[in-house]
This record gives sequence, structure tokens and C-alpha cells, in this order.
Amino acid sequence: MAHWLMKSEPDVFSIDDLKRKKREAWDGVRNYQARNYLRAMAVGDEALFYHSSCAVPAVVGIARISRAAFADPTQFDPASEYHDAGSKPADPRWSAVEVAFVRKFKSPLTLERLKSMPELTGLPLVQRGTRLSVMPVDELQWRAIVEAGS
DNA sequence: GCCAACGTTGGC
DNA sequence: GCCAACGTTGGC
Repeated sequence: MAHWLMKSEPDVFSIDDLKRKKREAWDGVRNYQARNYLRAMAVGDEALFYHSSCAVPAVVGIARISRAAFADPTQFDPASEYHDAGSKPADPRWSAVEVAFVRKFKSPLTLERLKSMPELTGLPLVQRGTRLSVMPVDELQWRAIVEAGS
């Protein structure tokens, strides 16, 4: 079972929103590398839920992939901010997955702390200049983060 | 709000 | 195919 990290701006969609709604489509990804990772996800994979663009950027909990990649409907919706006129329904350019709430960390594992963990040096999240919003997390990294957050 | 870093676009 | 210009991300 693979592990992932997914960024969300808490003002838009937070871990508490996911807890309340139980499940949510993870749509609006418009970066090819991140899209390719969405397509590589399998049902049952777990993902770290990360809050970005906020006062204290941090991993705040865990979600589980509850539906594998499907065509992101927002790309075909002219009213959506994620609309992509260049994407054809016969050959959709962008994918989404559905995630389910698993649990919230006891306390947020802040970016500052993540940067101090030697296990995470290879993780794009803590590398300067990286903006990738969906990324794989290896076993060692996963264990280190979950242990520190639990 | 600033700005560094990066991805995308489009002229040539 | 190159590369300058532009837009976006996201920490600070």
C-alpha cells in the first residue's frame, strides 16, 4: 500500500471539513506531476493531510483514498475556476480521486518540525522551491511523521 | 503583502 | 526548439 501527502488550503478545505463530510472529491489539481500521482493512487492508500498557505503550515491528519482516479468534473464546467476549455470529454486531461477521513493528529506537525526531521530530507515538501501539491511518501517517512503526530 | 522558485505560454 | 514574459504557489 502506497502512501501520499496532499496539500490543501484550510481556508478552502480543512481536515475538519473532511471530518465533518466524511468523504470528499479531491479535484482541481492542475499540475501534470501531481495529476500523475493522483492516477497512481489505489483505493486503501493512505495520505497525510497537509495545511498550506496558512499561519502554521502543518500535517494535520490522515485520509484514505476511497475512490481511484476518475475524470475531474470541474474541468468541463465553464462556471468552475478549474474549467479547462482545452480538455476533451473523450480524453480528459485532469483527474481527481475521492478521499475519506481517517483521523486527526493530536497536534499539528508543523513544517518547521518536519524540516528538522532527518528522515524527511528527500521529501519534496521540505525542499526549497518545491510547490508540488501531491507527492509520494515512503515507508520510513510515513512512520516518522505518523509517530511524531500521534 | 512580498518575493523566490517554478511551470506554462507563445512569439520567433 | 528556444527563451522571455507571465502567472501561480506558498513560505515568510
